[in-house]
Amino acid sequence: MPKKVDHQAQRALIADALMRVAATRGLEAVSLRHVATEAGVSTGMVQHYFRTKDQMMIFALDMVSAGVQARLAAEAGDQDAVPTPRALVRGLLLQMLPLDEQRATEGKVALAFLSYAAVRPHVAAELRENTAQMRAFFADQIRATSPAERGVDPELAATALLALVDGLGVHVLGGHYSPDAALAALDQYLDSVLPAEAAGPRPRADRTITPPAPRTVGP
Amino acid sequence: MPKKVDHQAQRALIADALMRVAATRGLEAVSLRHVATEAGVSTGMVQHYFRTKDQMMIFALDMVSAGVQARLAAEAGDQDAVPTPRALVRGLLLQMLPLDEQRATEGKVALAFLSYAAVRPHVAAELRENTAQMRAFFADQIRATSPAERGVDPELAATALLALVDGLGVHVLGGHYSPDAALAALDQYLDSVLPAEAAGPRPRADRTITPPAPRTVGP
DNA sequence: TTTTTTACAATACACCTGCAACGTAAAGTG
DNA sequence: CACTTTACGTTGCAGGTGTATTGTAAAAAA
Repeated sequence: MPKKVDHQAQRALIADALMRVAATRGLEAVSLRHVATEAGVSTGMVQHYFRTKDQMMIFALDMVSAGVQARLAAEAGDQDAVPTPRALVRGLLLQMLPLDEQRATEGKVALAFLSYAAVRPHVAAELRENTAQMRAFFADQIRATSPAERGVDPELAATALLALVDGLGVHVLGGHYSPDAALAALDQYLDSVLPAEAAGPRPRADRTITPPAPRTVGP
Repeated sequence: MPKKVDHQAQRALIADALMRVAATRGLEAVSLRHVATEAGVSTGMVQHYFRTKDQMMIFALDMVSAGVQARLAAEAGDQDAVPTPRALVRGLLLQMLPLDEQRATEGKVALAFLSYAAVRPHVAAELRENTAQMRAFFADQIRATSPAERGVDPELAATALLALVDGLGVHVLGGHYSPDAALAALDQYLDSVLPAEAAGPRPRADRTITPPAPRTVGP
């Protein structure tokens, strides 16, 4: 077996270029040639690593969600001060908002893929498990603070929380309001579900998130 | 001036076809020929009414937002029982969720346009006024029920509300959960911002929404 | 009736698309 | 040293794309 190259790295290189194209010119501008040019390689090489355009798209999609999950895991593991669940949740949510240039790019790509998946069921299936896992985690954290005190269902609250963050992100990307406004709205909402400092810190086992390994496509 | 035809009607015919294509095969499948075929007309006719593809897209975008606004206005004017602001808000929000086939279609198109606008600033501007107006309206309604009792800022609450609905809609479209689950999450959230039946009905003047007239493109 | 203006239809064009086929250079294995 | 397998680069092709151009029928205006 000759010329040992890191397939995953090459694919990541291409997928990175794809994301750059998608973020700046939209998903519809993503073509083999544009991506190849952006990556500084030949279209033949792109074809070598992705038999079809759809495979390339799906790989890129996996990469962005893996990236987000990795950031979330880092954020969750970083806070050794073991703050309140609310602070933890807030920290995680902040990672999902387009508060800086990089995350805005990611957000645009994610948004593009969202509508891409809306008419491609098998692509949509890819995204589902991610959100499901995340929702379970957030539900746990919510359970930690407000132990069924009021009539709040943690599952529903987590669902709303994720939807809210996604919605805020979309609106910020659309320029409807500033990231600060989104943050303020989020904080006010958090006040109602995770009341200020109701409960103390929780055992560490409760707040680990394991990012899934990026999917391997080929050999 | 010969052959008097209703330009706006013809354009609507084409835009309808565009939305059907976009909803079933995605925005990237929207081409002059596909749209023309779907509408049962020639590509020449499409070109006659839209000098460029972008004009066609923007017109269609305007049509969906006008449609939504019309439905909202109908919903707002329909309830002559003058229920609580909460019921009114809930009724309006329901119109924005993809709870039936038609609204799911609209939602897919809207989602597609969202990512379309994310990389086209002048298109994004189109969408901004809509949400701004809507946010002001919802803020008013929120003010009506909870008159600054707790530390809830009506503006922020309205922002969150719209973001939440959009996020829920996106997730439902992505098949992440059922419309019922989205509705349950929404209701629980409403409990926290618009407490059950705090205030009575409000004067009618407070709840009128005037849908903007669909934009005229050409002569 | 003649003329002009509109509403379309048909076609042509240059460009882009995904993908397949072919070529070749290099690195590992025997 | 062969020899085979991999990793590309190049080219070509059939089809789709937006748009410009041209043609034509019909209806209003003169």
